[in-house]
Amino acid sequence: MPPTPQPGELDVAHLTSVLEEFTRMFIRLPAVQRLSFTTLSVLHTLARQGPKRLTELAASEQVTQSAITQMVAKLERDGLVERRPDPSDRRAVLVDVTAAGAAIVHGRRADRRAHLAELTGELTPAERATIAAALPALARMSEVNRRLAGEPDAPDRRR
Amino acid sequence: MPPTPQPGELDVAHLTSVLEEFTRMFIRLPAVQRLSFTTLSVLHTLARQGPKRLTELAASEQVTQSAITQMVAKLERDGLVERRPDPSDRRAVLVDVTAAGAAIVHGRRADRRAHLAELTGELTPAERATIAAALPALARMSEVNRRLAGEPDAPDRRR
DNA sequence: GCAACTTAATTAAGATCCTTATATACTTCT
DNA sequence: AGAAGTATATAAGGATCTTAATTAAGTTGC
Repeated sequence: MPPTPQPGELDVAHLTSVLEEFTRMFIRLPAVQRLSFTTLSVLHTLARQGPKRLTELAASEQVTQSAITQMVAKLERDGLVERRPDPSDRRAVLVDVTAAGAAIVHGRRADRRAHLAELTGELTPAERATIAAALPALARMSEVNRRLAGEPDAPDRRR
Repeated sequence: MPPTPQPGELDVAHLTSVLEEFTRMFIRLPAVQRLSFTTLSVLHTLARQGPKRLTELAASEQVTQSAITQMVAKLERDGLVERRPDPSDRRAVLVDVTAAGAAIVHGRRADRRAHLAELTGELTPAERATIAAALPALARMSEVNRRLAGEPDAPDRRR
């Protein structure tokens, strides 16, 4: 039984519910390209975190290594990622997005930004200010999450 | 080129980036059951919004009606949803979650809530207060989103 | 230095999930 | 009533994922 929050305290259950809705909103938008959900997620991960090994990608996307191998082969054929040998370990392969792959990620983000701008446009200036005030704390939360998940600290290497 | 926000104004690009990270966080957690991503999403939609027709589900999940028919057949075999004829239209079928299906959705939400509680636990009380203050505005945003998407207004019929 | 073990990626075969195309039953319109 | 439209189901094929087995490179222990 989750504790009932005190007035003025943060209601985590409500926060969960609201963030779930944003999750659905963000997942629905991507029906852009002829790319599967996992494929888009891989491009996104690479654009955010830079080159990765296949095993790292498999872990972060929660699919098998075999699936990543096949997916990366297809993405390479499509010119969206490139593979190069890892100089520190000749068994390994480093995968990175190409300019074309990054363009897809940026386009998707622009769509999401435009959609959120439309939504925030319906708010009052005071409501927007409360979100602006909460943004650093929300960013800190995902920073903590990355640390707990053992992910690299660079949230956004682009630009 | 997105406008550079004034100090004190809401930085929509930053909000987008932070919400994208929460999206990834929420999607990663679900590796719980032997259920596909779309299947979990259907259960979630039904638990939130109540019984729906197959065509409505197809639209909201952005897959073909054929895919929904097949998926619901499987979910029914597994005892996670039930189908009944729509009294107002004998062509149509209404699908709803069973208690077992709802239990899966609630379990996933509990996992997310616990994870968020862990993250907010690392914040200062002042940081948590800024998020609590922003929560009504964030909820309003997803309410506006539902309106724009033509979805029913009941965000949460459970409990 | 080399055998045994571990790790990284690939390949092959099969299962699952999703698509297009078509069929069937019911509803609505005229 | 008949024509057109709507809701679901079925069939066949394609894309994507899984497990299992293979190759190659790195690591460990003697």
